[in-house]
Amino acid sequence: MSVQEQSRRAPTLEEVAAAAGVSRSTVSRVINGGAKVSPDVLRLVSETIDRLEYTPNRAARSLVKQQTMAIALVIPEDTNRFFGDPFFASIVSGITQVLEDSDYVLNLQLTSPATPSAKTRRYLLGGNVDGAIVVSHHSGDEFFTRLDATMPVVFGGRPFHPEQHDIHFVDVDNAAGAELGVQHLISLGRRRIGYITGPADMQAAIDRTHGWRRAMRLSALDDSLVEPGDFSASGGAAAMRRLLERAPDLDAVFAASDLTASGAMGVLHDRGIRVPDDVAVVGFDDSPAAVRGEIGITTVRQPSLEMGREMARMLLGLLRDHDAQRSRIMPTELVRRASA
Amino acid sequence: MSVQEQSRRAPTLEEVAAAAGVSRSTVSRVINGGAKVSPDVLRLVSETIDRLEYTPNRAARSLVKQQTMAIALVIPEDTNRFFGDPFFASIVSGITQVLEDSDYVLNLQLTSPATPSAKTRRYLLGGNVDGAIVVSHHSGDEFFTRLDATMPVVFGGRPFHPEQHDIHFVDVDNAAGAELGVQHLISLGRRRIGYITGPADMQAAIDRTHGWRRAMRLSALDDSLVEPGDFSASGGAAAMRRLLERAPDLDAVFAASDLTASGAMGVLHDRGIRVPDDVAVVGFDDSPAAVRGEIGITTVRQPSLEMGREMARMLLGLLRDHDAQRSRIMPTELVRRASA
DNA sequence: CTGAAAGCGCTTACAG
DNA sequence: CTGAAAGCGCTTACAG
Repeated sequence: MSVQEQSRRAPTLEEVAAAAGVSRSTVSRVINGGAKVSPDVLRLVSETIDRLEYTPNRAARSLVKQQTMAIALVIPEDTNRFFGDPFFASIVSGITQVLEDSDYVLNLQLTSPATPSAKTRRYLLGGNVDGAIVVSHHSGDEFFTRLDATMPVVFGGRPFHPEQHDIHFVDVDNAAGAELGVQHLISLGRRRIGYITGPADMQAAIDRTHGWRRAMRLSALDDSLVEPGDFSASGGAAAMRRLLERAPDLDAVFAASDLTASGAMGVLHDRGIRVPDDVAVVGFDDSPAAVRGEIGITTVRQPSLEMGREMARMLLGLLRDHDAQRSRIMPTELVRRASA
Repeated sequence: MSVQEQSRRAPTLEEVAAAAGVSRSTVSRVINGGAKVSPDVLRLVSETIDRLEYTPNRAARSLVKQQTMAIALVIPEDTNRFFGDPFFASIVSGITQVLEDSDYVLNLQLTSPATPSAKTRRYLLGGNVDGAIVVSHHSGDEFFTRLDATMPVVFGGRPFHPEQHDIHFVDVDNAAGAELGVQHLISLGRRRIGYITGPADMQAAIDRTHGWRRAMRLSALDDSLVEPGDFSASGGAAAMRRLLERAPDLDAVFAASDLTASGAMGVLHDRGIRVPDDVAVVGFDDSPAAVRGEIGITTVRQPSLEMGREMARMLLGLLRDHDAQRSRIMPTELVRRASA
């Protein structure tokens, strides 16, 4: 911090008004849209604002407008896991992209999956933000449902509680997507297909399991080869080992995420099992994880960046107009690569 | 947004005072430390606060205290690249861990690597935050140097401009770390060692190149086998191909990041070149990327989580006391795995 | 130990 | 089209 700091003190509205020789009201008017200000006064004031590098004080403005111009990005998830998954990184990227063009600022609220910390609760309930985006919503806590009654909230992924009808979210049809992936495996002639799930407390994971089951049954195949995973690579590896133990003869694996698939493929590689020759693998997401390894992963694509963008757009819409669009289901598609 | 919203309107200090039958001053005092408040009044007011679920209005408090209680987390980097690298994810994790126990809130400022957007500039310079943490500092722009004159700033990684002496940062000794990695390769009997750099505009990358060069020269080895990378997996893969073209006989590669190493190993795998038998590989970071693939990557460890924590602690210190610790260099160590 | 009053920097009816 | 005034919800000297 340098010595000039004092002199750098941000100018106030008052000072701009004095410098321009007008009242505070007038300066305020030109800042807030220039409504009903004569052209020359407008020009004069604008110049003064630029010259003084004036920026309205956020707190003062918030106080009178009863708006914080801040949005909370709530991530009820272990940080490393969250950001370790490129799928979520893309979503955050999309969110920030559209917020960049708005006047809103994004507050990062990382909190434990189960119950949000007291600090986060107070913060969110204390009127510190105008709205919230909640990504990766686990079940277990009613907090976010309660939050939704307090301010506009958009969820990334359909929330767990089905009874909630007025909830806003952006998602894909996870069941249909999973079906797509499994069908691809079946169309390849695979019959002994294992499945590695996502976390049991996330709706997306549950829906994918439904899709897997439906696809298997439609083809009259055994749908019992299921092992729990958690969307992570290490979880995928562990599940793969269990699958191999149960069914050394399996010829394909469908994984609930690309990270899961990559972990599973590591195990396959270690055992000298060839992909896709011996075991074909399909993942879910089409995140960078799908192309990071030696073998490109065939996967069910979610438009993650666009989903993030849509979440932000939806919240902005709600902030502007309470009756904005309710929710949005985006399309999935199969992306073929080397693994299946 | 439900109908109860109106009734949910957050109570004000005034209302708490009325409910407790005391003045606003008194309520304010119990909130701000309970200084000089009689025991029974303190109890009464505290109960009222709890009952009404009162939380001080942030804007109002900011306005009078001339503090925002917000910290900017500035990431001048492509989001996907940034969060796609688990090393950075760990740093963010560490930062949020420490901030969780403070009264500060974290504002996410994702901005382009070269010149921060006008919005970000205005935001940071407009007195909207009390301090900033800048991670992944490229060269090219004087903005952050200027920012440092305005408020306390902590950099993740030693900034590019060496003339800046009063800068606060957390880093490792990148040159020494790189030397460690290369020496390991040499001790394994490798002689024809390639090197894949990081981005040329990041100080950490430059320092690692110095370390690599020093180690090679100390052993009188050819230090010309260098190809530029960018810390990403795909950049590592491309550089690996070039390296192989230039020197089909190389027996080791040192990569400036684990992600880079993983990309390089993918190419090696595709060509049927065995790791570590034919080519040994050492990475840098010890991020989850090092253990994600089929072959565990031997790497130079940076304590990323702890670095993030230290960055937050340092900024908190600066916010409390302007003469806090200047900078902190954390230790690196070699972590042996399968790749070398 | 407690309250009345001023003031933080804005916006917005209200007059003119 | 423009200015004076009130008020957003707090904190903090200042009296008592």
